[in-house]
Amino acid sequence: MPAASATPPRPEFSPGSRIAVLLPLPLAGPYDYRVGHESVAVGDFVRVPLGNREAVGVAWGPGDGDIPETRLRAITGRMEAAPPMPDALRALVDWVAAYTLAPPGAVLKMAMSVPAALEPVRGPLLCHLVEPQPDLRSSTARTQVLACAARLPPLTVTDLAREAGVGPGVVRGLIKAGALRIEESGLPPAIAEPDAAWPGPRLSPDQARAATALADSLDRGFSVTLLDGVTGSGKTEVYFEAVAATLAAGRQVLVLLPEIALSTQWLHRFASRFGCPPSEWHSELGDTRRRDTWRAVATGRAKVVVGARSALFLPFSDLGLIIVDEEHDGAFKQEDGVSYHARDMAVVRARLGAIPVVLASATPALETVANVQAGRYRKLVLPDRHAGAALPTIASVDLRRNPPPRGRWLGPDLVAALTETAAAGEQAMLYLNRRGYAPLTLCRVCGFRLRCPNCTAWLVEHRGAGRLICHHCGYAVRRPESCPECGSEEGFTACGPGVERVAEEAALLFPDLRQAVMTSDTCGGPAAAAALVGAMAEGRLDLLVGTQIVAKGYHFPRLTLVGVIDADLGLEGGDLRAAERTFQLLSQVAGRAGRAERPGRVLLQTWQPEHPVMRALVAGDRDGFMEREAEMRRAALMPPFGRLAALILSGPEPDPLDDFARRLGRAAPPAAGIDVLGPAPAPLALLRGRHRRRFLIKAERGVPLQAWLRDWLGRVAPTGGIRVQVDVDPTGFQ
DNA sequence: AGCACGCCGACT
DNA sequence: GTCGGCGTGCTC
Repeated sequence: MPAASATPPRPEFSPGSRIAVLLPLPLAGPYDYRVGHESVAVGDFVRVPLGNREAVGVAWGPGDGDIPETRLRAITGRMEAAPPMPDALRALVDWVAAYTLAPPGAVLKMAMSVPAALEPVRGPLLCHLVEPQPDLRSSTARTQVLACAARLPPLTVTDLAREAGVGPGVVRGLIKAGALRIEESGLPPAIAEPDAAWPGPRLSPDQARAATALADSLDRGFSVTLLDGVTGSGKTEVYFEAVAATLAAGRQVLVLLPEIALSTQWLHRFASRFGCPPSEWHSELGDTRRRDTWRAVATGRAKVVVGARSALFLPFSDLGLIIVDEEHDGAFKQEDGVSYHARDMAVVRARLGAIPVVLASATPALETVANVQAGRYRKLVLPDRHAGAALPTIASVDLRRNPPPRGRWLGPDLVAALTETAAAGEQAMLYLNRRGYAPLTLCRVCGFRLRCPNCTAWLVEHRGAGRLICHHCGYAVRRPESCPECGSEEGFTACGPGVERVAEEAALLFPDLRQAVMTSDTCGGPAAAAALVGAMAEGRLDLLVGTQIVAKGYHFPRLTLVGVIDADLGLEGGDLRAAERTFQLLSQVAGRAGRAERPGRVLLQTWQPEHPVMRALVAGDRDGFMEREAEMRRAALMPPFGRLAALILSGPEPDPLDDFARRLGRAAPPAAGIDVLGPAPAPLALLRGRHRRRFLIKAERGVPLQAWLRDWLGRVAPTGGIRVQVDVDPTGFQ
């Protein structure tokens, strides 16, 4: 491990000295403690007294001395079993805290998400055979168990009983009688090691060229490479070569995916390239897997981790490469708690660790494109689809000229295309980025709209679940019998389509097609998603109707038609990135079509075929579109050519909140290059029962935005349950 | 994040 | 007269 031995020794603090300890709590900064009887080094996980309880934190550096010596309390002890937090991770915690204005302890909490992993390894309790007991009462069951224990490696009580074909009571009896000894294994569970030399697929000349170019950057410290390849060009295989090279050098790899829980196809590709699956990291992991994986990452036994954005805060002992796949994806932005963009923080992590990072996408974010143009990032291009497949043809369907019948959503052109595809025995996909049956329900008599009591939002009908649901807070009710406003019992009308409604229409028009709906509602867990994806990939389905999760990198060889029900959907609202995001999402969906021999086609139903997004998609002019987007942002000094921060104020009552917002607005220190817009009602003026107001802060590049924000927010303290949330580089409309 | 302190309604 | 609701504030 050359990299590990090259790192400077961590500063040590001897007994009695003052040391700063960062606690995983939202405090303003580290707390000072006195080192106890045992020396402590920076990075050590330590137990400290806090109030009347004990907390675990990380030794962060020398104490700052703000608190008098008399108030200092002594560190209780070190967490002996846990390797110290690596320097690069500590630096990342500080960096993210400074950048996002989050309390450092709140960021540390993300890096200490598995407290149990710091405790000594408690391996499974295994039964060991003791030398024969002369006075042991024997029985057939006991003989069976002892024979198994002699023949097999030490097993748990349950396993040994099962192997011997007896009840666990027999095994326990033998333990009590002293014929078996129970002992903690003390060994962490084994982890399969990906094999860099495992025979991989043959790369196309383009892929091989990109892989070679990528390999050049691997040994040279920090670098950022954009791997820019059209959908289906085989970017994954290219960066797998970089993964292989990093593994061969004995270092760890982190792959960030936007939604790991749904990425079974990716895991299969990895396993067929490296002989075994990687370690996974995401929110649906169980406690045990979580703890084992965290430890395996910290001790360097886990070589490749594929994870969601939170994997960025794992304690890699020797990270050598980071890949951010689908780097444009909005799922990398965390909005709640510490708000950070995992793609950007991955670049920071790479710089702090002096390692390369690869950003892969068919539709790179404007930020990334701008960084390439500024010469900060390198770009490698895969211009063509893999294995001779052609890109799909994309056409827009003008809904003004050729609308669907009233109350229907599939226009005549799309119906005709579906008919042809079905006749050819090929698969089709219908895409609508809206869950449920209908986004709005109103009273037939008075037009009253059913809305969420806790949020500024309509209740969305989910006919399958028999409920009306708020997509923001989860509030759910049965469809009411009578109108809450006029009391009429005439019933309600569903307005507009959701995927369920589109699926209903498709089933009516094409009763013979085997169809399924894929949304986060229908595939709650990874298993359900994998089942649907498998059914589609193997041709057991003819038609898949879905929301944006169907757009995520899947490979369905028999899919030749993609129909977009409402291509304009994402363009509503005054969002800065609406056009860019719509272009990316629709490109991604379109990219599902025609990935094998048969050519694919895409129909975009739109009310505004002349919109730049539709034109660019139809013309296949991504770069032109991005250039025009960049022009507009540059002219408005918007990101990435200017900087933005959002301040969300929330509180239980609107009036005190407005009052506080005005006071805060007046307290904004004037500064050159900084504009404060607001306060205004936030896009969701009521969310989960809390009222929300928003400031937007627009700053020129090079202005010390964080320092200014810190100064401003330090001038007025919120009261009465009001909270202030800072979002530097906001991406959505929140 | 916990946990204590502190000030106003229904109980033995 | 107390037990207890959770609002505010502190923890080196």
